[in-house]
Amino acid sequence: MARTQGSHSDITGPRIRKAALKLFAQHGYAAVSMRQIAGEVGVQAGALYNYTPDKQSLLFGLMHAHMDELLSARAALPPVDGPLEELKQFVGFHIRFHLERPDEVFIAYMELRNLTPENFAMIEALRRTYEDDLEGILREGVAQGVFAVPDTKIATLAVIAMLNGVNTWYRSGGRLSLDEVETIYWDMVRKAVAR
Amino acid sequence: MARTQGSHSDITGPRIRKAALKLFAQHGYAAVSMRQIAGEVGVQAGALYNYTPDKQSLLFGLMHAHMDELLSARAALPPVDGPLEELKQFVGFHIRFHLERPDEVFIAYMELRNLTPENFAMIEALRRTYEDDLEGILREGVAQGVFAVPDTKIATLAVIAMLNGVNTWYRSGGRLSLDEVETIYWDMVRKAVAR
DNA sequence: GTTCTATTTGAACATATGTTCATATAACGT
DNA sequence: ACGTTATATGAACATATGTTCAAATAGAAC
Repeated sequence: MARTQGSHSDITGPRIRKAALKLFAQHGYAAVSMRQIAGEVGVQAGALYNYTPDKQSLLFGLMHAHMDELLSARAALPPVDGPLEELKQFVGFHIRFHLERPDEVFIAYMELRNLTPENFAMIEALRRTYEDDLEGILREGVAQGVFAVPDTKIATLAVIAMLNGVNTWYRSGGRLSLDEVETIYWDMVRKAVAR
Repeated sequence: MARTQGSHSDITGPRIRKAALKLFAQHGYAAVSMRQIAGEVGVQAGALYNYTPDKQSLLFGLMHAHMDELLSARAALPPVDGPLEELKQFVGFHIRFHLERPDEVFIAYMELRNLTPENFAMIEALRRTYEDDLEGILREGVAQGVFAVPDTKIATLAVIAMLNGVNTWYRSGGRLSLDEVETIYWDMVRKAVAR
């Protein structure tokens, strides 16, 4: 056998990325073999190399796509008025965006060390852009006197770390609705940076 | 050659655990081979099996020892008066304990998925004990009316996530001293749970 | 100094790894 | 219908993996 019936790069390509995403998130990049990914797709390992030059690029592609989506989704938010409203919007956006993509988020935070140095630098720069965005809000709020944080850089990282924590426990259909989670976290974030 | 000069289990054992800890933290459990660990110690791979039945037990042993230390160090803290003081003590303890053991902490949070189900359950139970400790403080504070959080369980996880974030950026000798870090985080935590 | 035990070597085993490539078949354009 | 291109197979390659074990030497006990 060779080319199979119904085979098409528009179909196989996404399926490979999807399978890789799922398996990387589940077992970790290093613990997943190309043959496992191929098996999940229902294809031989060799076929993967029509879609990625190597395993590393497969990982990098997933992480890069995720960060791109994050930044463009954030950029597409409607403008709101004042640091307090901006922070509230950020909290809601962050929680929802990340809860919708648990596997991508997991990989983006856990597999950084498995990137080559060049690839790591690119992903890190994108993440930094996102963080700077939040820090800008906090700084503006401090300047206007509506926030009081001893150090905006640290507060930025603290808020993001706190929000990322949601992904470790939230399960849709659980005790709390998304709206409730958003409210609870907004309450804590708001108070943490309040004057 | 066979047994080497100066070889002693009291020396080799700790060196193996230390090497495994460092390498697991650096590259991840799955990405590190027994030969790499042996190489770091200056020994052949076969020698490792005098100290661990297998690779999995090596990982589990490191995580288990870490959690044990965490819980006993926490239990050894002097008693303080009232939820506010208890929370402050917890924040300071958590930050310092974790900053002193970056590799152990990293592994304990990143390699959970590489544990067998039984081992995972044991580590998870220990972590749960620690979390429950903090939740007890928050609940007591809410009962006494000194804290106001919508949900003590979530607040617990949020606080711990926030505090864990310190390990991702703090470098000793950097811009901030340990005391300053402690003060900054205590300020944010205190306000986040305040009424 | 001899016996006993602790510790390490080094080779071996079976299997798994990422990647390449000649070959074959399906889909597409004319 | 036919030639071209796209997509897959399946075998092969060199190397790496976790683990075992007989043999060898060092340290400890007497």
